[in-house]
Amino acid sequence: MKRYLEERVGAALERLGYAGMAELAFEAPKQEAHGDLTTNIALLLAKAAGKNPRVVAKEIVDSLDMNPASVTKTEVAGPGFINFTFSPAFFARKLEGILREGASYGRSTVGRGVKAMVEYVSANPTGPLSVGHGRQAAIGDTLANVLQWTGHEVTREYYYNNAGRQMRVLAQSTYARYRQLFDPASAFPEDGYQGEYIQQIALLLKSELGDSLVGIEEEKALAVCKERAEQVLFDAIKSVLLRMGIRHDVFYNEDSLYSSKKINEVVDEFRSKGLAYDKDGAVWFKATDLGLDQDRVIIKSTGEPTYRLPDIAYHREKFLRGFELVVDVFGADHIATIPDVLAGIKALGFDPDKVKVVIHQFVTLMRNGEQVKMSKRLANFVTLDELIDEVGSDAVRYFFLMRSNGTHLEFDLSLATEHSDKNPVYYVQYAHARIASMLRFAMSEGAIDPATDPSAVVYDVLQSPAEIALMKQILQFPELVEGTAKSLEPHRVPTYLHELATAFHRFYHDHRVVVPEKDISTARLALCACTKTVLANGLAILGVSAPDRM
RNA sequence: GACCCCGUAGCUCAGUUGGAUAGAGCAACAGCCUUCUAAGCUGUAGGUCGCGCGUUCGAGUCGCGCCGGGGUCGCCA
Repeated sequence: MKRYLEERVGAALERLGYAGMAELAFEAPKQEAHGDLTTNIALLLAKAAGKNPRVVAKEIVDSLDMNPASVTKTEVAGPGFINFTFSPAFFARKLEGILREGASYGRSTVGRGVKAMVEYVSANPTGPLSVGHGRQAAIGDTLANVLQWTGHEVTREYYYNNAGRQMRVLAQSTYARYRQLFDPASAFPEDGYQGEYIQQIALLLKSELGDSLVGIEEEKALAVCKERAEQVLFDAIKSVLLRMGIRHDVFYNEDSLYSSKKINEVVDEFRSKGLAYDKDGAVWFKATDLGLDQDRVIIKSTGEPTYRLPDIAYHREKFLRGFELVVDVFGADHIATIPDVLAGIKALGFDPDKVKVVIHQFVTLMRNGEQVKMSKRLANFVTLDELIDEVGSDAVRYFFLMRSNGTHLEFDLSLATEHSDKNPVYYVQYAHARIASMLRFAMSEGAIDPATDPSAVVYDVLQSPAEIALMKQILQFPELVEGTAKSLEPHRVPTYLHELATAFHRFYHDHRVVVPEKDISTARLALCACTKTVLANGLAILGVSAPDRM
C-alpha cells in the first residue's frame, strides 16, 4: 500500500522538480474521513518552494497518475495534507497472498543474515525467580521471537555467576538452616537469605546426607551446600522458564571469563590504551576519558574484580562471537551499569550502538486493592512459579507484555485470578477460538474452504465498512512486526491484537459468514481464515497459545 | 545533591517517532441472543495530556525550568 504510493508520488515529485527536497512519508490518519494513507510532503516542501502548502499539494495531486481501480480518491485537505483512499478491492485482493502464506504471514527478511543475541533473565541461582524476572523473561523471549520473524539469526542467552559473594551468602544461609535442623539454637547469618526455600534445601541435604555435614570443616560443608543449592535452584529456574515456554540457547557462566583469561585481556588492553591506572591499591577504568562523569574501579584492592569488569569482558565476547545486534534486557535496578559497559566496549574498539539495552520498570503486585510489598531477603515475596499457578502462563505472558517497557506494571492478582471476561488475553484468544469454531461449522455445512484454491475466491464482494476495517487491520500486521523488531517494544503486539480482535468481533456481529450465496460465503470465510492466521501469528510472537475452543 | 524512568478519563494504560476533532479496557448508566461461541456487540457519560515558558505552519510528542511519584548513584551484582 505504502510502496504503491511512494512510487506514484515520488514520480510526481520528480516531474515537479521537488525530488529530494524533503522526506516523503505516509502514515495512516487517525480519522477515517481522512482516507487510508496521508502524506505531509506538501507542508514540508512549502517553505523551500516559497509557496502556500495547499498550492504545492494541488500541484502534486494534479501531476499524479493513479489507477482509479486501486485509489478511489485523492484529495488535498486541511493545511495541505494529501489524503488517499483505496478501493475495497485493493485490500480484498491482498487476502489471497495471506491465505497462501499462512503461518509465515508477517515474516520478513529485513534482518536476514544478521546475527542477533538477546540476553534476558540472567538471574544468579540464589533463589526462585521473582515476578520481576517474569516480566523480563516475557519481554526478552518475545523480542527474540520478533527478531526471528524479521529474519535475524537469534541466540537466546542467560548470563549468570555462580562464584560470587551472592553464592557465598547462599551457601552460608543453607548451611545455617541445615545446622538448625540439628540444633535449633544455632545462628543464622545477619545478611542471609530468609526465604523458606532455603530450609527446604536444608531438609533435602539432611535427607541425602544425614548429619554428615555437622562436624566437618566449615569450608567443605559450605562447598557441598553451595553446589547442591545451586543445582536445586537452577533446576527450579529452568523449570519455571519452561512453564512460560522459554528455553535459552546458551547459559553463559561469568566464571569462564576468568578461567579463559578474558578478564585479563580486557585489563591489559585498557592499560595499553592508557585507560586504566592504579590508585589506592585498586585498578581504575578511566571512564572520564570516554565522557562519563567519574572513573570506576574495575579491580578492588583485594585483587577481586568488580562486577563491571566481567560485564565489559562479557560484552566484548558478544562482539568477538560475531553478534551484530546485541539486545540486553535489564530491570531498572541495573540501569547504572550500562554507561560503564558501553564506554568499555567503545574503548575496546567496538560499536556501542550495536548494543540495544531494553530497560523495563518494576512490577507491582496488587491483591485486593492493596500493594504486595516484595523483598527477596524477607520471606514475603510472590514467586513467578506461584504467579503462574494462580493465573496461568498465557495470562502471565500477556499481562507482562501489555505495558510499554518504561512503564511500571501493575499486576492485579485479584483481577487476573478471576478468570473472568475482564482478562484481556481472553478477548484475543476468544476471537481466535470463535473463528475456529465457525470454520468447523462452515465445513460441516459443506462450505468451500477458501484455502484449497485461494485464486478462485471472489474477494471483491467484501465491501462493507466492517469488512474493510477488518481487512485494513490484517494488512497492517507485517508492518507491526517490523516496527516491533525495530523499536524493541513488545507491547505493540498486544495493543495491535486487541484492535484486530475488536475489528473481527464487530465484523462477526454485523455479518453472517455461512450464507447461501457461495461467493459471499467463501470470501467471508477467506477473511475469517486470514484473521485467524494473524491472531495465531501474533499470539505466537507473544508466546501465548491460540486455542481452537474456549 | 547528580543522573534515569514516569505523570494522558474515576482506575489501569495506548498514542504509529512533530500532524487534522487525544483513544482503548475496566468501573458507571442504557440497550442487543428462536439463527455460525453473549468470554461478544451498540450507545451515553467521563479530559486544563502535572504546571509554565520556548522552538514552528502545527506540540500529548521536541528544548529549558519548576511540581509530584518511582529508581540508581559502592573497592555490592
